[in-house]
Amino acid sequence: MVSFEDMKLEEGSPIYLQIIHHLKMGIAAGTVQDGEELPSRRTLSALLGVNPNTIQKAFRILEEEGLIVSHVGAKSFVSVTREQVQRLEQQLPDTHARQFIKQMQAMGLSCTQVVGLVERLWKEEV
Amino acid sequence: MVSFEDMKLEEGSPIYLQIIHHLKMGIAAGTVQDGEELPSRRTLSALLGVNPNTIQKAFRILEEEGLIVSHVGAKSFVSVTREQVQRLEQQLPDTHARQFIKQMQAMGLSCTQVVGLVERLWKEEV
Amino acid sequence: MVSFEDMKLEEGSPIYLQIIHHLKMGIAAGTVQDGEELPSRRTLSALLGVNPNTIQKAFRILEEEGLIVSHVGAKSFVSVTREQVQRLEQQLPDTHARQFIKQMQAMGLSCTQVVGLVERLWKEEV
Amino acid sequence: MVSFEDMKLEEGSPIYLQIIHHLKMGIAAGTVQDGEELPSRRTLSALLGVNPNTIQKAFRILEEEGLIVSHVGAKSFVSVTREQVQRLEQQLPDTHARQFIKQMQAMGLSCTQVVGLVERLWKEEV
DNA sequence: GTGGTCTAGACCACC
DNA sequence: GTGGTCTAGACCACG
Repeated sequence: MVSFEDMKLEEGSPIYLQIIHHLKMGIAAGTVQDGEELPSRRTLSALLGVNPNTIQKAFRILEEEGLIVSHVGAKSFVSVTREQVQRLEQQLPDTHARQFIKQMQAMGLSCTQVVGLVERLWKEEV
Repeated sequence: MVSFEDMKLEEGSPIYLQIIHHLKMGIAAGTVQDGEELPSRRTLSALLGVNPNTIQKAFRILEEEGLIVSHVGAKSFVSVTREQVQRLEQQLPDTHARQFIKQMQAMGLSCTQVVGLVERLWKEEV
Repeated sequence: MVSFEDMKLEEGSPIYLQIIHHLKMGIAAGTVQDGEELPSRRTLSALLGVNPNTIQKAFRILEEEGLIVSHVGAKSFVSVTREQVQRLEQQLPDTHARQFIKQMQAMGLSCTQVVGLVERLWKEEV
Repeated sequence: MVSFEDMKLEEGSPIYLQIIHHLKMGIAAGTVQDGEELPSRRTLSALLGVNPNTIQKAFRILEEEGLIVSHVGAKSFVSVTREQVQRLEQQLPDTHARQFIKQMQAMGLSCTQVVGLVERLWKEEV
């Protein structure tokens, strides 16, 4: 069963995106495996304290992206091929890194400065 | 006069936030100095091709944050203390870096992996 | 539900400020409680006969001041701590009174004269 | 010569209105007499550090209200009849008091409460 | 349904 | 000329 218990809702980005993101992260990190069962919409809605429609929206998008399968009246499951996993493993960090690099460059920082910054802050963020 | 000519509007985030971000970046990068004059609402709206009210919104928020000053009937100016500049210089990259590190950690990457990733992608993002 | 039905729009000061003032007064007077629901932007705009954006502006400022909370897709609510209520209860009359006293002193009136004036005019302003 | 040296510009109300108000207050308080000379626009503009046009606007309105006289190339003088003085002495406090009372009533305060408040704060505002 | 953003354009007060 | 307010209405993201 995919766990959402360690997920903390943050404000600033849409809840349904956070849910999607959380699952993708889990897949990329290998903590979520193909075929694993997802909590029901109702259960998850109660756990996170959000509107069931929000869960529904996240699940719908995940299904459209082909990362989960769900049928009416039945449970939902993670359904990813090896290629999808690999793509997430690579694409996800890549996308974030590119965006991050852009921001750093806009503020006039050099590559070495940024690397130093990352290494310095890495320990604090455990 | 603060320049907005090299600013390209992107879609995905509100225009007024992009304008705010652009100025903060400039201050953090040192290309925008305290006391510098800002283009008028009308001028900037024409330059960027957006509605004057959108500029107005960005400027209002910047004034509420104490980074610019504006009075009716008079021009607007950048108004930042040394502390504000230092805070932006440090806080802006810091905040982004921390957020970035969190994401990388959530995907199970190590510090060295991330540093390698950043160094590899840095050259592509010129 | 916070009531705005007894609110009469006056001219001379911006509408959005009047709305803000009205709510603060209500909180200070105790007729508006923490957690109370606010009318929606559309509802209130129809009730007062002003543009929804004007309501929006008032609500945005109130949220920035931490007196109400609002999330997209959800209703807005009053959200004040005891300290905020106490501050409003005391600060609001205090600020107005100090300003009033300054004016009276600038015109050379004595305290007893002013008290007499207030007592005389109080009955007329029902 | 009418003194404007003890006048402190406040933000929140238009400068030209503050200038007008300052003179009216002086007349009502008796510190400004009929026939007294006014500082030149240029002098006053330098003293207060505001745009000469702003002074000009204040003086024009005061002249339209018949409280001062000024001719091109000549000095300006206060010019008030006894009736005008009496009207100011009475009307000015009255108007302010009425407005003040309205605000206090909107916050649910009683007459005695307000009188107490005024008496308490009066000493602090020296 | 909700609130948030944006456009188009008017009017005002102010300097 | 400047910035500030307001209207009218569209569109979007969110729950």
